[in-house]
Amino acid sequence: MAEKQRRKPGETREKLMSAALTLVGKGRHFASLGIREVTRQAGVVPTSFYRHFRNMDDLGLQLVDELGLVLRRMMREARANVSQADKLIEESVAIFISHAQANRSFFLFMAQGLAGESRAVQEGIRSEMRFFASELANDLRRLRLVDHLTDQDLDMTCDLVVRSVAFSLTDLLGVSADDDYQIEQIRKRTTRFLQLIFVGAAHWQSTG
Amino acid sequence: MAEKQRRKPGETREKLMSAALTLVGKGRHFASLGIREVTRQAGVVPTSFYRHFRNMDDLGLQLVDELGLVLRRMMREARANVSQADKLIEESVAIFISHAQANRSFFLFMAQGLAGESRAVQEGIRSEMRFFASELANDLRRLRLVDHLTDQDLDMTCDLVVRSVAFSLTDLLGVSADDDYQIEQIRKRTTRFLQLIFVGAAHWQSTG
DNA sequence: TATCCATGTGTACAAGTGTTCACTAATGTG
DNA sequence: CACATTAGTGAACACTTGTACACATGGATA
Repeated sequence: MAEKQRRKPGETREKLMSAALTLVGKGRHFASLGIREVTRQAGVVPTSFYRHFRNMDDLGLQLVDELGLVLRRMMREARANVSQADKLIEESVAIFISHAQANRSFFLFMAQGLAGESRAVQEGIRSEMRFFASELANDLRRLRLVDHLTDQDLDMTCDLVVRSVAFSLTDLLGVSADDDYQIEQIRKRTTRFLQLIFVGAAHWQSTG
Repeated sequence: MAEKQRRKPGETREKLMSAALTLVGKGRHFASLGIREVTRQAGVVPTSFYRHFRNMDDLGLQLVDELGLVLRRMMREARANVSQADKLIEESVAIFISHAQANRSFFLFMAQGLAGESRAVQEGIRSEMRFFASELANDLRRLRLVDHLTDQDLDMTCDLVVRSVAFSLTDLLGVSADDDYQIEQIRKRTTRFLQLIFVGAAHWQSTG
């Protein structure tokens, strides 16, 4: 009989969450994961699951919270590293892509969750994206790059930016993690998308 | 014992496909559907499934093909109905939304498939989107609305347009089908997204 | 008319599922 | 130290799952 192993608090919880992410990273869809499957991957007995989560949706929700942390870290790095305004787009996209690579499973989970099974997870991810967009709007306002736009138009622009980047995410996650050529293509394309959007914003005239 | 019921050829096949769509329409994720579940919904014995599909992925692929038909019908209608060039965006968005409403489950399936479990389905949907974008580029070229853009820049623009619309899809499918207010908001927002993109395209200067 | 084949049905089975239960060991608290 | 709480374990349950097999039947074909 296996010895009971006491671990530091929360360790099994984390194991379960990262086990789910691992499976997602292996190409599985979160919606198709089962409790037993996740516990097996985590090297834990099925009953342990219920010590930490009520069901898979619950686990998903808690993953969304952690996703929020990942996104915030990314924003912080972007703010710290972007030097000149004219390279702002290029550098931000580069940072985004490197974070997406470093947290592949997390972003995979996010891309899946957008059209996922759990309404709550869906709403959570959407809410993270809204937050991201509003932070972006704040930054642009502060840098005084968009003085001619109304708040509403700026929000719309940032919303579109975030969506475009999120969509590029699915491109990125579709290619192998070491296919540098493809990744470079995606980086260039995403950059041009954003440039196009900002050219639009620069010439935008609010229709009230 | 139930009588064997001979139906016209392909009827069971269609029943199975629309059963899968029905389940998706009810909020399930395609990746989490099982063969037995689908056959049950279709009112057919599980073994019948194998007469028409090798597995669920196969069924998904065949759904993608039908999705192509739906999209083509939509394009045809858009081309027939868009009268003046200045209303082009508004009217196209409206047509898109009405089609998305009329084929809710289909578009739900498409949104799910983009980050789905089956690489083949994913690729299929992506390919439909590329086709859609290239048709859009052709139309804009023909209407001589974008003479200053290179082919490559036009392709990029159309790609971004299609992506933005696809993303709006997930907004649309997230709200109740009869929540007219929300739907109207989504329609307006999507329209403005596209207007912003086209303003950008109008002032775009190729960087080679 | 005789035959074949595509498509339907029922039965069966081993494997996997979510969840409950009673039990146990480590930890923090008094 | 005694004790309650937390977080681990294994066995058991009633179901569901994918898939294989043998068989039936209607329509097309020869």
